[in-house]
Amino acid sequence: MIERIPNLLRAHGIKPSHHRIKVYEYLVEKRNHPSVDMIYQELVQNIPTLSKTTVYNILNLFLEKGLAVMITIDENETRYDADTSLHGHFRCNNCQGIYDLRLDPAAWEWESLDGFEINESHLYFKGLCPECCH
Amino acid sequence: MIERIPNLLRAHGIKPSHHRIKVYEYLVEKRNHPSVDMIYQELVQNIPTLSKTTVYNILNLFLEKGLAVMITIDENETRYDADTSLHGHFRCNNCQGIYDLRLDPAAWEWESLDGFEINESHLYFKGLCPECCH
DNA sequence: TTCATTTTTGTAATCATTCTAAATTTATAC
DNA sequence: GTATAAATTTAGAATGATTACAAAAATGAA
Repeated sequence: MIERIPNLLRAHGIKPSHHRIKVYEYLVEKRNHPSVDMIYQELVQNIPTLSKTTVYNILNLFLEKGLAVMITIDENETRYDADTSLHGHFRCNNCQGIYDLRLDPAAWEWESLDGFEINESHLYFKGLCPECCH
Repeated sequence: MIERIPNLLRAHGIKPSHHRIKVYEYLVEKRNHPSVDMIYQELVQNIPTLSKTTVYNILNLFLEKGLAVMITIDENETRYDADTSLHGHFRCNNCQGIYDLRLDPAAWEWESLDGFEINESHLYFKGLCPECCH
């Protein structure tokens, strides 16, 4: 699993440095739609010299190379997701958790988009998750 | 039209001050999903003493009272929309224009959301608009 | 090793948004 | 109408996420 990450990065035109591998590893293992700070706080424990700028640089590189997508469901901080497949998100306003929503691909086909060339699709819901509905 | 805005504000529990009326008027007349700065730059021409903080205050009040919704389709700035009905948005990465997408209400019914209580729904697409596809 | 390139780092700069307290305006009571 | 209280607006400072930048460190090739 982990030994495949360097090849995956290379396949996307990214030289697999130690930091880049660790950031990608975080994304795929946690699957928690983290902010830059969440990634930084975790990785800095094992890489004491890590700079937050590096995390920004790496994530921007991932976005550019199509290895991750940006999620703007939180108004303050950008979140990131290594799952680049077409899916939606739900954020609970109580526990702040972010859930993946697997939706029928047919649901993403909108007739009113004729003539538009779509590069990104974002579907977000906010409210209360089942646990927080009590 | 315009003389109805005070009543609409009152109906949402908002005292219709001059500034609030002007901000709401901007939203419904332009329908351009503006940022705070866009609203400010326009209104300050007729209200020279206008403060940008006031525009922020008024928009946050509108959000709270359900008179407008927040659109996070732009990564840098929050956009606002006085159309609070269920609809999607498209942002052209070339001309930066934001389009409304009227979608079949049935398309918003997602079976995988059982148990979730939805308060907000956001659907965004990014890419090239028909004009910018050449 | 040496040199060139890439990656990482720390700090400063930027910029949207919020905080705060004072000033102004509006509404109310007398 | 004046005085007082409450609501609104204002200006400037503070916050906080993100980017810019230039130096330092690491990597790779000859």
